[in-house]
Amino acid sequence: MAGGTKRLPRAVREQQMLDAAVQMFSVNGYHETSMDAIAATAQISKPMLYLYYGSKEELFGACLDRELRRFVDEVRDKIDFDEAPKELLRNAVSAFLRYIDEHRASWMVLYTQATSSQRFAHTVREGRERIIDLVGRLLRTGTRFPGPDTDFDMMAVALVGAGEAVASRVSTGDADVDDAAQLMINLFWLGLKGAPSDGAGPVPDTDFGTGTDADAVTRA
Amino acid sequence: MAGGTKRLPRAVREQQMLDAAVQMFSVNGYHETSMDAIAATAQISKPMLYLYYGSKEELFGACLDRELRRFVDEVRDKIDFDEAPKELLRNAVSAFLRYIDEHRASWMVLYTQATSSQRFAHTVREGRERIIDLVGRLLRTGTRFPGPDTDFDMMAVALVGAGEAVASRVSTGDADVDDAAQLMINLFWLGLKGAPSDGAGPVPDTDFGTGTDADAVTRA
Amino acid sequence: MAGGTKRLPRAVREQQMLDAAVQMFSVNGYHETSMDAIAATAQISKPMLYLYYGSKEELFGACLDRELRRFVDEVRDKIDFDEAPKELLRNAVSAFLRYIDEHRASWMVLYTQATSSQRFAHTVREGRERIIDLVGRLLRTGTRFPGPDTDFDMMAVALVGAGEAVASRVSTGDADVDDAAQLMINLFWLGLKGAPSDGAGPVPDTDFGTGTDADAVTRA
Amino acid sequence: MAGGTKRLPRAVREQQMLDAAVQMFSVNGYHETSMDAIAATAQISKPMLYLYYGSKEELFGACLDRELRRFVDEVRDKIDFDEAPKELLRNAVSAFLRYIDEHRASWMVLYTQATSSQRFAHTVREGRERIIDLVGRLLRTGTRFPGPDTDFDMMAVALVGAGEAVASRVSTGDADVDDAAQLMINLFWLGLKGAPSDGAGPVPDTDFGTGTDADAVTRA
DNA sequence: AATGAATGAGCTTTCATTCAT
DNA sequence: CATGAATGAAAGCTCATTCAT
Repeated sequence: MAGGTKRLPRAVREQQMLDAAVQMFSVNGYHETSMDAIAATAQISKPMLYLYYGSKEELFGACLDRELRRFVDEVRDKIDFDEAPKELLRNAVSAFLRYIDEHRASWMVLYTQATSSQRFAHTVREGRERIIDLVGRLLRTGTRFPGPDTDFDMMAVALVGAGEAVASRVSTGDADVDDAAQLMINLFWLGLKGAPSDGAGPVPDTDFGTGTDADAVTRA
Repeated sequence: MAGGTKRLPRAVREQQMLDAAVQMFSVNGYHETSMDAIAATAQISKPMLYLYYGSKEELFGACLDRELRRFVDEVRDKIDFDEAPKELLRNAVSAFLRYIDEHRASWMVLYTQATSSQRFAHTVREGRERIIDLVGRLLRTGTRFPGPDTDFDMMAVALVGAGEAVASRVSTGDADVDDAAQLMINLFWLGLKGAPSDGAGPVPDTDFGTGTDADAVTRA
Repeated sequence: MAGGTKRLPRAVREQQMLDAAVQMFSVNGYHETSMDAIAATAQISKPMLYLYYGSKEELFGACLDRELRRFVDEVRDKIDFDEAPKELLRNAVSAFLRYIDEHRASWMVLYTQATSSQRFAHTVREGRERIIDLVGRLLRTGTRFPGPDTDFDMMAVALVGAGEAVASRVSTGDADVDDAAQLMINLFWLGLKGAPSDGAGPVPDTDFGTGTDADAVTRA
Repeated sequence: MAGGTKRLPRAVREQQMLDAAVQMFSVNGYHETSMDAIAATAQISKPMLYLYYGSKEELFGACLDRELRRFVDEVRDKIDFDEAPKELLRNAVSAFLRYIDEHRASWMVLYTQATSSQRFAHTVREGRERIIDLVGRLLRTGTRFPGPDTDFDMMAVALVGAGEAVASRVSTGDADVDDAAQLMINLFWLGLKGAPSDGAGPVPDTDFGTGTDADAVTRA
């Protein structure tokens, strides 16, 4: 009737389905979303969903993957690794939060959903791990003379946690993107100095001005 | 059969049920846990669950309440509000992470579950909000020379986010409690200082290549 | 607390229970009424209900019996078998409909409930049968020279059906008692003449004036 | 297994289901019939029932609708509105009772069920109301010399009630269709006459001892 | 005499998933 | 390629009923 029986190229169909799936999952959550509902929203039949994605779980995984990729891509596109480190950091944080702000519905919620369902905690954890890694390397690279005790990895964990919390605030509209960005940038600086606070021990110097290998950020 | 058919007073049964429920919810998540499974674990019949808690949702809520209360109680008991701020902070953070460490199975996972269940996001958010509030006040009180624009509330959000992330690391056994505590304490001090411009103290000098724009930390 | 643990004589308790049961059954229907609800309304514990009445079914049966008895008793009390037949009929019909009118909640609804649940169709059918019998005898008695084909029993069935229908109208408040009574009385007269309408055949005379054995009405 | 696993068009399955549902509801009553039982009888799976009818209640409603429609259709088909009133009446009553007789299992019981289920009393009441209306109009039209106070509507209620009672007798096999029809026709004629005062016709003379107060029949 | 505690059994409903066309 | 038709399996919840005290 409404022209739903069109013969579309695979790629288009896939996006159509993922769009519908992302929308439904985001709005109603993983468990509360039925395959029926997704099929209806995508205006295709259920068997198609199964043909393309095999199972609800895999479908959700595909959603997660696509959204994650988009997220990473957009953030990466918004930053210029040739800029001064200061600007780079500012831009990265800004791009990150801006993305969150602009994709409230899809990303953050999907992300939250994934976190809870053991089945996807895996995926999310991996993604987060990569970011933590990246931040860790950033910290390591940015600190000129790291003290032997400085636990950059843990600091990265903390900073990413802080970032998520702030991002969540942004995604609910309870925080201004620019304010949040500024605060995160400040925190990063503090993190760079995150040596043991007991005054003793070697206090590392920090510097973003040297020839930092900025690409490390997106490698791995 | 299994010896659970005794006639127990209400209070006892309640705990028995909550124990089972917390365990199952923690291990398998909210949706993946059936009332049947909980009843079996608690060695009682399903109607009892409904008689005592009314619905699965309410049962989960009761779990959340009890665990949250226990958590708060234990942390509060471990700290002495008459101590010096430095000690107080150390003890609070330590108690917090230690509790997480000792109750890996139950608390953190339950907490994660609740966060993403829409139905309980409410409860969790409220709890977190109260902690953020508290941290915010702590920051305000503890900062010697606050900049006029310092957004203590947002900083509190970030710190609590960092704390959750670190705690999560602890709960999975991937981080040492003491290291984590130390790091969080450092972060708190840094956050407390707000402006590291006073040069003294455990906070190392920073250099981002340009002239140190230390005030940026509390602008935003 | 509220003094519910009184030690009451059996008879009182029984009425208390039946009152509650009748009320609940009437308002909510048999299936929609739970033993819990009845116990709560009666302000006694469920085991008491079972002790006194054995099962929900029996309890409902007891309700039916009591209400039926009350109904019959009151109607019988309202009529005087020594009156002239004309008055007798008028009074009987009147008493019947008046009772219905005054006990809308309890009787008619209970009666309707019973009709549907095979378990009690039995009881109701029996009760109705007795009334039909009675009406049949009344017809037979009132007709001086009954034709051989006159099916008084069937006519009684019809008249009782009409009575129920009219009573139902009264019980919902959609019909005035007196109007309804008058109409039923008229119908009875017509019924008394209910011989085959094909003009041929012996047309029976009717008479209520002779020494009618009025007591037959309530015998059997 | 039983050969019911074919892929059938919607319409066919719908009837198959309704057949099974009507049968089960009629035999066991609404509450005593489980969806499982209906599905088993229809030799399909339970989800189909829900897919097609949404809920048990709606399924019952559908049964009621179909059976009612069939009933009305068949009766209407059996009568010819151009016939003489006398014949028309005879045929209508006859068709009505004949239908009841031939569909004992399905209709009458279903009807009884519906009457007492509160949820469907509505539907039944409406249907009955329409019949009463019709009968009322019939009486009004057919009565040659209506008394001014004649309450045709109430008379219709009574006649329909009588009809239901007689029909019930027929449906249980306790009454012969033709006898029942004859009696109902007689009653109708009596009702139609309203006032038997014209002495002529199939209506026998009446004597209640006092001077015949024939007008009383239509007073009230 | 009276009850709080407990349960077996069953019901309606939903969902992910797969044939047969 | 695409889908309407169909289902196995399970989940949440309720109820009549009974012990143990």
